[in-house]
Amino acid sequence: MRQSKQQFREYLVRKGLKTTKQREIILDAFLRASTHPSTEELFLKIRRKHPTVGYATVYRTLKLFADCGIAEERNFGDGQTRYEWTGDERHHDHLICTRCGAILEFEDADIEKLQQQVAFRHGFTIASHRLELYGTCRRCTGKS
Amino acid sequence: MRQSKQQFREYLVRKGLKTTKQREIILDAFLRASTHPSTEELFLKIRRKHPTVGYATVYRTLKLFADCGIAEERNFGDGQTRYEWTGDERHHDHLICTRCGAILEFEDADIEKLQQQVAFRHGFTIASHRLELYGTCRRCTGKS
DNA sequence: TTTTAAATTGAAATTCGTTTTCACTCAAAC
DNA sequence: GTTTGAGTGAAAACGAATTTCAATTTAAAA
Repeated sequence: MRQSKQQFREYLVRKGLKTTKQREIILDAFLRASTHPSTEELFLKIRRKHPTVGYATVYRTLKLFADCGIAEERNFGDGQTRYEWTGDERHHDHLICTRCGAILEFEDADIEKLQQQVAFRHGFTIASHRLELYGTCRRCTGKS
Repeated sequence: MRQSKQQFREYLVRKGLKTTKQREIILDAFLRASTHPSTEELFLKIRRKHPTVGYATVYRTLKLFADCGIAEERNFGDGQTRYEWTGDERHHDHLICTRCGAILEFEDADIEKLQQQVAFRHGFTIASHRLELYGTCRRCTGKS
């Protein structure tokens, strides 16, 4: 987290951009968010404490986070772009509940091993991958 | 292809829906498309021969294709929903070469099994998944 | 510290793909 | 043929993403 803040600061300097109160507020809120917030979710969360920060600023700042590498844009098919903090360097995949929108992270070494094998069989060298499992979570499965 | 047409016909009957000229035109065009067309692309393509078919009808009909299982909605991050013919084959995943753009399809039962196990451990019921491996293909790995 | 140029901001407007509405048409069951 | 309800196209509505613009703020220069 401290690392990400530093990285963002350096990016701003490198690009000749400015440090502003809003950017600090948004960065703090983003790093504090445990989930994968969409622009709107983060905006609403921030608004509680800082009612003057506008949606457009949150939107633009999240783009900056993605540009400088401390966040990644993700699209889980609910029609909203979500931002995931990359600082936590360990790769993980996602379980997404299509009923309630819950997102769980997981990692599975065996699956990764099999992916390597598949790639090897096809002569590929894997640089990265994306695995998303869509379905219903425990709570939603119970309901009709 | 003949299979898909049959499948769509049966779906219409089962749901009490009707066979119309437009639906036949759109299905033909979709099956003839080699790419993964977006609604708009398919609409434009169809319009050349059949200027009276409306965008909304193409849109609705593609949804029907997805519902009945002969197509799948896909989102490759270009802001447009694309429809992929599922053919008569089973689900497959993708190996994508980030150097030359080549796309290989593969399926791996073991990986799918492990996915089920992961989901089970988290109380999830999987409806679908998406797995994409990004890297360099055999040919590109050789080059500098 | 004051000045100044350029970046930043919030609110509103705009864009763009998706989805729905509605009056009219058509398929197919009778 | 008549009837009934699904289907259609055009246009409107929708929602998230993006841009515009006048006013504000930053930070470097004076």
